[in-house]
Amino acid sequence: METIEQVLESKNIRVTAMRLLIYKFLAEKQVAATLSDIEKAFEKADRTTLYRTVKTFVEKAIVHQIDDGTGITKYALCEQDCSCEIETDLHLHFHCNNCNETICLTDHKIPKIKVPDGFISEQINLVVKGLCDKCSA
Amino acid sequence: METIEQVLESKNIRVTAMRLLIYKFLAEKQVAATLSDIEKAFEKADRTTLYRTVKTFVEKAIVHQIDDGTGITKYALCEQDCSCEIETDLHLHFHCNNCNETICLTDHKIPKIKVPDGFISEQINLVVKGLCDKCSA
DNA sequence: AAACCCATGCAATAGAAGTGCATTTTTATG
DNA sequence: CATAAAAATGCACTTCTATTGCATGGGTTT
Repeated sequence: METIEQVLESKNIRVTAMRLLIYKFLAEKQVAATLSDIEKAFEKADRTTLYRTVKTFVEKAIVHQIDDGTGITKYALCEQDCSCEIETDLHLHFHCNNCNETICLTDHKIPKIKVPDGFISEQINLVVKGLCDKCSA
Repeated sequence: METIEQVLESKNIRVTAMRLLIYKFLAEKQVAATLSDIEKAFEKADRTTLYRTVKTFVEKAIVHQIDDGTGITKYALCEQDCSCEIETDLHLHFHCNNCNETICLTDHKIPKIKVPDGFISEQINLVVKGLCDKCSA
């Protein structure tokens, strides 16, 4: 089991108190978080710091950025074996129209999509919207 | 061949000069347009009017709203036989990472996506990103 | 200890999206 | 045709997300 410090160091991210806290917050959350979620969780910290911390995490590929169609970017920790920095990685997310939460469906892979001649596919963003297990009951 | 007036009337949208112009603009454009694209094309008109016109078009299902992951909502005319108001309709769009344009791939359908037990799928948003035919050359 | 790098904090801004209200235009009705 | 009602347009303002410039401060290196 890797410690958070080791995860950060392995990606050349300096370990700071703030970064450990934000990492833990994302790790404990089962759903993708918005910046404003993170702000609410760390009211003492400055918004810019949170913004830049998350940005660093995204750039260093320990967090991936999710666009679920709400217009608000969400963030979630990458899986251990996540390859979201690789072009061919396939993201699949579920967005609940009721509770407005977004969940990574990591074990549901996306089928190969055909594109017309001359088009080159680099990434695929797939968001399924509907009711999550908690809201469909 | 249906006139624009007939299209609008068939959806219970009042025909106004502004609406005809915006419809024509979208019809001539081969790629999806942002509100700001439309603003640039109609600088004499007020932003609110453009905003509300597009909103009306979306509500009446003659335009569909595209979320291509740039964070900016784009709009494109529905096809004649477009069923985007129906829950099960499958949208597929291509976003070019180079020219930043978004294209509807209307004849490329989306395969059925499985979701875990308890989840109910209502809509699917699929955006393929990469290089379009013009930029890949 | 000094110099430096980088994280953090503060302030300000840009840009998209949305709302309330007044005014004008269009449609409906007598 | 006149007039009332309804809808469209225009203006001003607000909210929210995202982003940047600059100053400060803590930790690391030499």
